[in-house]
Amino acid sequence: MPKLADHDERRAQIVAALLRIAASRGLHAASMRTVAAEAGVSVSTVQYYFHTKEQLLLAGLEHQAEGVGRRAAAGMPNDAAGTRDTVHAWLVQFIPVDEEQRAAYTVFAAYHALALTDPALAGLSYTHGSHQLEGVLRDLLTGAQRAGEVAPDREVAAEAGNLLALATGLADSVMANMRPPDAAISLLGYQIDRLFIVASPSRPVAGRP
Amino acid sequence: MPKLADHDERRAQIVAALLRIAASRGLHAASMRTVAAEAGVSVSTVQYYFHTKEQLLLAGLEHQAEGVGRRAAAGMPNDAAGTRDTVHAWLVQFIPVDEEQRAAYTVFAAYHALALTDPALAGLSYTHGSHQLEGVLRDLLTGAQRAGEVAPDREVAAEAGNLLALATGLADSVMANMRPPDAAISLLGYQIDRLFIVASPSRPVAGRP
DNA sequence: GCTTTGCTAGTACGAACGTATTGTACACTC
DNA sequence: GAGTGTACAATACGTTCGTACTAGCAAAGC
Repeated sequence: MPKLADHDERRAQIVAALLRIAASRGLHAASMRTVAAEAGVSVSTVQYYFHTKEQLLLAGLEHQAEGVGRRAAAGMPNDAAGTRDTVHAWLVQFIPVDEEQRAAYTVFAAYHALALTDPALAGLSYTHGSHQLEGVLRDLLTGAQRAGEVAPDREVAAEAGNLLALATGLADSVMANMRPPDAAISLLGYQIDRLFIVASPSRPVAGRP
Repeated sequence: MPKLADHDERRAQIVAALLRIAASRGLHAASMRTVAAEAGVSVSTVQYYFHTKEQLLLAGLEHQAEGVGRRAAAGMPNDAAGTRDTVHAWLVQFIPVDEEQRAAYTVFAAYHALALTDPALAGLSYTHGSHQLEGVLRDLLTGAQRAGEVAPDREVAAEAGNLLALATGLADSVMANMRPPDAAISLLGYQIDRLFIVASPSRPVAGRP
């Protein structure tokens, strides 16, 4: 009966337009009209696929969270490079170095701020993705500890949580123009070197590497 | 000639209303009308003291930044308690444990997100406060290293930057309902124990302390 | 071939937004 | 005591918001 329209594709197209606006002009600039214009459709079409604006925003957050989850699983580059470098490379993913990562951070920050006051967003468990991330890192560190790369008196659960929180905080500082991305990466490397026994005891940091 | 009105007081009153709304209902809910109603004045009064909404928002951010700066300077509780505990207590300030700190974090997060896309906010150097914070912490660690409480091969600049970023990231995780505040405080303590030589090598962490 | 149904566009409505304009009451100088 | 300028209030204007409503168009079932 229909005129054959791929619902998933249309929804993805509209959500992409929403996130594009949120990243460039801010989430507050993403109205039904601006999203429709960005997606190249009419306002009615947006209304048709997402009944209300709230549902559109929720779909945008879901899409963003899915991206994080995908990064968590597939973000393991090459285990052959040694655990220390694997951990470093994995955590560097969270430092916004290019425009794409900056855009992703911007969108997430907007949703994060909105969730603090909006009851509809607050109820959503976007914590799940972060716990998943921490689990991946913890498993990685557990393996490293068993292999003797991490001192046995280290508590891997605490180290994993702190490393992820450190990466988050460093990402914040980069986005706040507090330090350039490479400085954040150096600081991350410093901390990981402290954790891994095999690290050279002192390598230059804090300035340009 | 005037009817005697303390401009600074009136401005402070209105800014307080703005921040109260931003913390409870979100910065997007802070319109000229809602702020005026919250402050108990008319819209014209808000217009009178802050010509445009942009200037009102900027004043709100300034007030918030001043609070951080005040915290940085006066936040040194008791040096007699030992450097390790001083550092810990100072950093715990950034973990939102009570409603007041949660409110402050909420407002800051909203401004942070807004600054990422709004050119008027982005130009403002609210980085200055963070650099000040890092300087305070660095001085503290330098003293501790000279006193032999921190191993001489530690780079205090990197440690200070990482500790502050860690506290920020942990605060993020608490506000995202990823972990309770006391878990974040425990993680912070774990990291500081790793930095200070005098720390007992293993104390329980990650669960309730 | 007509009807039914999925999809898209156009438009209207009430509310809220930021801001400009106008008016008024009071404290001060002269 | 008249005049001046500050401090505030009331109101109006034009825009944009989310959403509801209506119509038209193409494909599928009979």
